[in-house]
Amino acid sequence: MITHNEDIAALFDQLANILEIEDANPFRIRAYRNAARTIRQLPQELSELVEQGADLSELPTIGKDLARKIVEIVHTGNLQALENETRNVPLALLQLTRLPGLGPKRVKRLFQELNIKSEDDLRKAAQAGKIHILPGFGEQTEARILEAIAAHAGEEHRVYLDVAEQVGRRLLDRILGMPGVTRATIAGSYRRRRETVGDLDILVTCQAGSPFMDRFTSDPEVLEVVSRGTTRSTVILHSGLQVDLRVLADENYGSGLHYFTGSRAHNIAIRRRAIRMGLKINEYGVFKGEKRIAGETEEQVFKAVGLPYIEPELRENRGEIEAAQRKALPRLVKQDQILGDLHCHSKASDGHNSLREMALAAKALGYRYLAITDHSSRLRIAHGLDAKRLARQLDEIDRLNEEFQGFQLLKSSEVDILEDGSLDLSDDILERLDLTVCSIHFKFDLPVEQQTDRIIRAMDHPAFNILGHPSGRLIGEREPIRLNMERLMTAARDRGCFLEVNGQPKRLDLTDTYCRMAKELGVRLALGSDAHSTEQLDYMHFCLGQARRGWLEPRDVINCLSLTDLRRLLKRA
DNA sequence: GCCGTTTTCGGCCCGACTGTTTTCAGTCG
Repeated sequence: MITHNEDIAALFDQLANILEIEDANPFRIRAYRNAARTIRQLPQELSELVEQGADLSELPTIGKDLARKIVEIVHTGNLQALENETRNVPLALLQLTRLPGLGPKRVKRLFQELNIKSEDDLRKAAQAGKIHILPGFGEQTEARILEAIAAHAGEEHRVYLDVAEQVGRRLLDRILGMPGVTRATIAGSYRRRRETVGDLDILVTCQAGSPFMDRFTSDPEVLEVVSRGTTRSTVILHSGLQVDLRVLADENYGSGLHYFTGSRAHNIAIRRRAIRMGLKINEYGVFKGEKRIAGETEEQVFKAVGLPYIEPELRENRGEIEAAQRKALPRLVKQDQILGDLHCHSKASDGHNSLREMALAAKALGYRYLAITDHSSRLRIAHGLDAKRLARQLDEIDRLNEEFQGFQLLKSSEVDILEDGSLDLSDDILERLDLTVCSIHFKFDLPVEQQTDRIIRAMDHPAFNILGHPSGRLIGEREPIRLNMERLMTAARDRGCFLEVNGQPKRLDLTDTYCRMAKELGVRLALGSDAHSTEQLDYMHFCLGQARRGWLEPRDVINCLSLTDLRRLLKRA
């Protein structure tokens, strides 16, 4: 059996959670959590590193002990230390700490005093009125527990970026319209462009003494107020999205934004750096003793700890602070450097707009080119085009291109990669195309090396340019296909092929960590909205976010090239 | 349990809100 990084990280998280219930040294607990986070962000599999005999303690947050434990997990599939702990604390208890208001201390008390081990036990005890008589609990806590269980409040609930953006922008508009408000920004993982959003963190600055919090918590968009203070509130919107709102004075905007943007790991690292320099950082500013030396802007905060500005997408404590220190931060690719979109559909296959409508919309966005990549015929469900229909589309593109000034439609196709690695179009029609996006839409479950071989065989075809949505995952719906990504990327680089970063909010494929791996391996990437309508051309900014999280610069992205340079690159020598 | 521009030992980010309490522990972000 193969042990994946996620399995190892999950075991460390479980151990951390159990140790927390057992009231162990909080810093030891943090060490396990830090390690789990490191492991989840690794692009390569630890099982491979173990096989190669690599020294795992060279990884950040992994010391001698954790390196040994990782080897143990890879070899046995188990972690003895975790098994030892579960003799005292049943694993099921961990589920209970997910309920709001129930942390390790209270869960432990419930277990010891009432032998409560599951959500079911907890519900029965609460209904029987046994909870509120325990020390540290009360009537309200008991009622809240029942509510939380009924509302399935402990379940993970993350939303796609497009949904978060829609809900967030609408709410932001309302907040900006409230009296006394000077500024409002969505911070948190949304600002860092993480691939999904668990809640919206909104920072508001307003004039002193304004009754903003009353206005906000009584807004019709708000379904429920979870907590409410003078500077901080948590609410649930009708859409089900949780909003954490923080109010500060205008002069605290920079330090507040930095604090509220996170990530937590980045903030901790920055604050530790500040301590070493004899400073203290909180949301109100950077302090030297009693004296406040920065806080109005984020630039000031970074400068106070001797660093240049770090873009939000980089703030994950994945080396950005060290890079900033060395003045080696990437100059991240920006929207206005994207000269065209390399993946979209028209109504010839499963899109909603005509070629002309797609072209005009792309031109209006300032693009120089747009590749029309309707499906090939293997994908029947999407009305894929056979050679005959595609040939007619290519003729139409020729006619349309004569109308445009400074803009071109590129002749293309999203070609299915068949099970044996051949392409779903004949060579004579492939030769007429400017480029191809080649994708897998079936046989997702092949073994890892077989799936990798399939794609590399496809890349051997001289018409292969871009591997579309490489992992095929659908966030929350379908797992990624199993690939040897390092071998695949190396093969792509050696053949002059590219990998896509797909902008559909459910795909975001490649992920940020694989973008970064591609950059390190020297493979260039193609950003594609995969738009199925003119409006969805805007999805470009979603894949741009992942690209930026993956440290990509304009030179790493082929659609930053002029049309002439791009055409040259697409002709594989 | 990790880590080192003070350190191989002694630190480890920081503050707000709630509920149950009479001064704070627990939880959360």
